[in-house]
Order: sequence, then C-alpha cells, then structure tokens
Amino acid sequence: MASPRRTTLHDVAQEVGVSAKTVSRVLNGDGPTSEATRAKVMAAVEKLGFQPNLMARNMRVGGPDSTVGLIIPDMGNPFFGTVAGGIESAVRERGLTLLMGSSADDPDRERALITTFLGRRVSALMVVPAAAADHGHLRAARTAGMPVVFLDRPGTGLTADSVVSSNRDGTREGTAHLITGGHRRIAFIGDRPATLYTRRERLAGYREALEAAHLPYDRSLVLDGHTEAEAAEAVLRVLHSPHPPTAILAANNFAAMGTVRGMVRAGRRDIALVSFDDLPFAEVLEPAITTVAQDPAAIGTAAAEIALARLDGDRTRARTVTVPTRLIPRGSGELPPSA
Amino acid sequence: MASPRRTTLHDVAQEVGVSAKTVSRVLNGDGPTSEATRAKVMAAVEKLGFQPNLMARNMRVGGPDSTVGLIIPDMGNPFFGTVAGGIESAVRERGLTLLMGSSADDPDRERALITTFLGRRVSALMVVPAAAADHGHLRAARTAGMPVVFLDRPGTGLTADSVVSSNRDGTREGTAHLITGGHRRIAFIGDRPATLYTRRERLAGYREALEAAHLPYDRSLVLDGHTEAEAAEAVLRVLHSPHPPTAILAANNFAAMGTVRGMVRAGRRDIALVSFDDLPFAEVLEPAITTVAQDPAAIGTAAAEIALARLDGDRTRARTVTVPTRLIPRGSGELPPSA
DNA sequence: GTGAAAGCGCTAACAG
DNA sequence: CTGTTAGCGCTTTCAC
Repeated sequence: MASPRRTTLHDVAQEVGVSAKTVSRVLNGDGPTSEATRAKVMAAVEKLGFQPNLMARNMRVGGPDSTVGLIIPDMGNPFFGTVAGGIESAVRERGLTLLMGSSADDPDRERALITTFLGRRVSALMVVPAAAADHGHLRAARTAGMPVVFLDRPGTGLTADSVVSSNRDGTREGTAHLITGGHRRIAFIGDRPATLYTRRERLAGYREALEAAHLPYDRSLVLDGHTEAEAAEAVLRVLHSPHPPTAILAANNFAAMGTVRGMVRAGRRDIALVSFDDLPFAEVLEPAITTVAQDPAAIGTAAAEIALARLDGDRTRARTVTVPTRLIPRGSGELPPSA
Repeated sequence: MASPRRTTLHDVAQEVGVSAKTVSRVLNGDGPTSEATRAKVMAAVEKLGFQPNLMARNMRVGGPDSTVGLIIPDMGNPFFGTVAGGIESAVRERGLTLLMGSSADDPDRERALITTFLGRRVSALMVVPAAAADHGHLRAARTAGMPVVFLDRPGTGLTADSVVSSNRDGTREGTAHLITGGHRRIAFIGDRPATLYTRRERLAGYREALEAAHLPYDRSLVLDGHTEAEAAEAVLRVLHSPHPPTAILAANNFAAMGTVRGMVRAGRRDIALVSFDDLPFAEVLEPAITTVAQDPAAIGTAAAEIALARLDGDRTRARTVTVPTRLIPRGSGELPPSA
C-alpha cells in the first residue's frame, strides 16, 4: 500500500533507451533533438505518466521558485480576493503560481508566513501589511533580488514599492459631493485603530473637502466603527445627538453596512450617505448607495507589473502607484439636507 | 548588481567551523548536539541571516511538498474565499501552505493548474471542479498517495472525497418555509447551465418541497439567471406574466441580488423571497432577506480534515461530507401571498 | 557528539 | 545530434 515511487526523468530515459539529458532536452525544447527520439520520448512520457519535478528543476536552475508569495488579512473579504485574482491573472502568463496565506492582520502570523515564503524562495513577495507589523527584516531578501510590493497600505520599516487606492482624493471627492448637495454637517465613520493608514488618508480627504468649502471640522462627527455592529451603534448615537449630521461619509464597506443598519434602526431614511469602497448591494438598496469605488483588480495587476519589472531588472527607486477611485452617484448621496 | 548568492547551510557551517550536517542537526533538533556548538550555530544563523531552502529539503526528504493545491473558480467570490480561509487555517497547524489558482470555471485552465500543482508535488489537491471538466487524469496521482478532495460539487470521472453543502435539504427547507407562509405559486431561479450540480440539487429540493405539499410543478416558474442582470430580467418578466408567483426561491446569491433588483424595478415589494446562500446585505434590506445560509468555512475545514486524514494513512473508501445549511428567517420569507 | 560520502531529480557545461 | 560529469542545498547512512 506504500505509495509507488513517482516516475522520474531517468525512468523515461531508460524506457526509451537514451540518456536523461536527452529527455530533458526534449521536454524543455532545449538543445537540438532528432524528430525520431523526440517522438519516442513523448510516447514514453505519456505511457509512464511522467510529470517533471518542478522543485528539482528550480533547484538546479538556481533561480527563485516559480511562485509569488501573497499575504492578505482575510481571504473571505472580496476586496482582497479580487486583488489576489488580479495578481494571479497577471503573473500566470509568466508561469508563476500564487502561494497565499492570510495574516488576520496579526503581525506574528504575517511574520511566520513571510519566513515560510522566503524559505520557499518565492520569486516575489506581495503583502498587505498587518497593522502593527514592521518589515525591516525583509531588507536582506530584497537586496538579494526578491521584489517586495506592499498592497493597499505602505509597509513599515522598509522602503519598497507599494500600490494603494487614491484614498484621500476619493473621500475628498465623496465629501465634496455631499457638500455640493447642500450638506454642512457631515459625519465621518471609519475603522479603528485611527492610526491605520487607510483610515488616516480617508479622514484627511474628508477634512480637505471641508476646508475647501470653509466648513468647520467637528470632532464629534468623527465616528469609530471597526465592525458593522459598532458602526451601527455609533451612527445611532450620533443621529440622536443634539446636533446630528445630515449626511454621512462611510470610510469602508463595513462602516457603510453598519451605517445603513443604524439609519434603518433610527428610522432615518433621509440621511445622505456616501460609501468608500463599492458594495455588492449598493445598487439594490433604496435609495441606492452612492459610492467611491476602488478597483481591487487593478491594484493586483499593478502590483504584479511592478514585481515582474523588478524581476526583469528594473532597478529604479521604489515607487508608490496610486490606483484611482471613482465616484458612482446612485441616489443616497443626492438626498438634500433635511434636518 | 547581481543578486548575492543566498547563504547556505555550508556557509553557516564554515562560519562556525563545523560540518554542514551538524548545522542541519541543530536546526532540525535531530541528532544529539552539544550545547556549545548549538549556541555557536544559532549565532551564525542569526548573523548570516540564513534561511533554509525548503525546496532542497523537501527534495532530499523525498516526501511531498509542504503545500496544498487549491483551485477555485473565482477568488473575488467571498464564498470561495471563505472556503479557502477555512482550509488554510486547518492546514496551517500542520505546516502546510496554500498554493492557489483560479480556474474561472474553465476546464482547460483547471487542467493547466492541476498539472502545475502535480509538478510541484503538492501534498494534497482540493478542487472546486469546473463545470465541464473531467478528472480521470488525476487517478494516477491519487493512487500515488496524493489525496484529492472536491469542494462544493463532486468531481467527474474520478471517485474521490468531496465536501458539499446540503443543497437539496436547504432549498427544500427554504421552499417549505414559503409554503408554510401560504404561498402556492413559488418561482425558482438558479444559474446556468441547468446541468450544474448545485443547480440540479437545489432544484430537486425545491421540487421535493412542492411535492410534499401536493403543489404542482410549473416549469414556467423555473427561471435562469447566471448573472445578476439576467436574473433581474427573468424576475421582471415572470412578475409581468399572466400568472405571476407570489414568492421566489433564489438558488444562489447572484440570483438573489438580481431578484431583489427585479422586484424593485417592478415595484413589487410584496413578493416573498428566500435566498440560498447568505448575503452580506441580507439584514440591511427592507424587508431583510430570509436566507438558507451555507457554511463555507466549515466546508473548507471539513475538506482539510479529510485530506489530512488521508495523508495520515486513512485508506477507507471515498466519502462525501455534507455540510448542513441553516434557514435564517428574516422577514422577506414571511410576507403573505398577496396576488 | 560529530564528520564524510552519497544522492534526492534535475540541468549546466562540456565533451564527443 | 547525444552522452557524461558535476553539482544545486539539503539530509540520509554510516563511520569515527
């Protein structure tokens, strides 16, 4: 019942009566091979069901493994999933496969995954950095020629390429949209910790829009909600406060879902809402939700392109690619101020 | 500018002044080692930033690679993403990493990925089989000791373990829920092709519920909608037909979203709805959507457990694990028939 | 306790 | 056009 040994290059060679190297040549279209032997080799390969051992090949060739390491916080999150899909489709043509792990935004797990990936000699490493992680330990690997690209947020402790959404411009535009609609009291609700890169950038865009319109920045209108439930609570509270907002800018989709629930529970369908990050159901709600859509697939392909360019010898200095967001007016952002 | 050679076991050995094998022993806690050399070795490892080459190790040890190959149709789909997350958390403890690819439900791409994964000598292979794919070609690898587990749908052409949702029971229960509410004309909307396993099973459950209640099976109430847009169209049409349904059972979440849109466009908020597969926004809509929730994380962990058991020598015959679904009444399924 | 030699499966470099 | 030798980085086997 012990697993029979997998057939090797040698087995094929023996079957045909040639040397291993000849089989290798045929399979890799390497050196010249006579039509006759090629045919015999192919037949034997078929017959024995030979499948070359990629590990052995990679090792001998000396190059990195034909994988790209990708670390995301959560596989179930469609945003990161779509990013991953974008990466995959971009690296597939180069024969690269995705080695994936989720960090759950935990620096230790992230670190462990990175160690594993480095041990596997991945061709490139792409990381959505965990909130409190440091990445200085990657310096050695990077100078050894392995591209490192940070996704969604810049890394810490290491100057490397990164690909992010236009967070600041996006929320500025979304907020401006509400201001144009006549709103003067606009709440901001984002995730915690408030030091999170995306949160900071998005809040900054919100503030820029207020400033541009000479509206005051009222800290009591800045809400925290890391989960949907928390966001709903926070929205409920602010709507029942003495000076409630007439509009809300939700800085991510959990916050947006929580906001909708909070508004529903408060019985206030008259509050305008713009959500950063598109939602599957945005179009279905009534009113449909105006969103600032990110482009996760584009983030993925952009990251892959950078990594591939680096592998091809691009030695220019680290850059940050910003993938534009797009305002999609759908109704919820067009409600007039009513309070 | 050429990448400096990565430091190897030998480099460490040389630095310390011992043999490579000794370093190996220290690192793997293998044979006996004196406290003194162990300390020196560890220091050198730290100093040189040595990272053992897992490929070389795996090769020598001869066992499979410490990866699990996973093929899903679409990474951006949170259902499959969550399945992947479940697998990952279950295999992580065993030191296994996920090698992932998406087939886009295309048999050729699926085949290519499988070939790559086999070449990499993955420890196990998990596949959400593409619609028209055959998996007979996996027989050799499986008898060579590599576990194969099919997810979400059973594979074709190969008897292997599989993990599926209780599709039939789920839709039966969902349909029965509508019948209990007094509905007698209930439409079914599922994806195409109609031969798809999940579609067939879910339709069967729907029919079982009708039969149990002695309700006629009306083919004109069985709708196709592979995309959200198609589903919306189909729903719109049937609602304007001479004998419209008073309730709809949506067999997946795209269909459900399309159904909601169709109902909104038709101005019919009075149609009852039960959706198979939970939706992020199900709770937020008005009325909130009654769903038959699947448990994708459980599907993932169940699949991982089977694969690990096989790796541990389980030679019992192939089994199919059914992960139960759960009816979550939320409102949309409780609307009384009105037409 | 530690080292030397051999080899996992494959390909680079040179022969012929 | 094809074969031989050597060796990728590691661990096994068997010495010492």
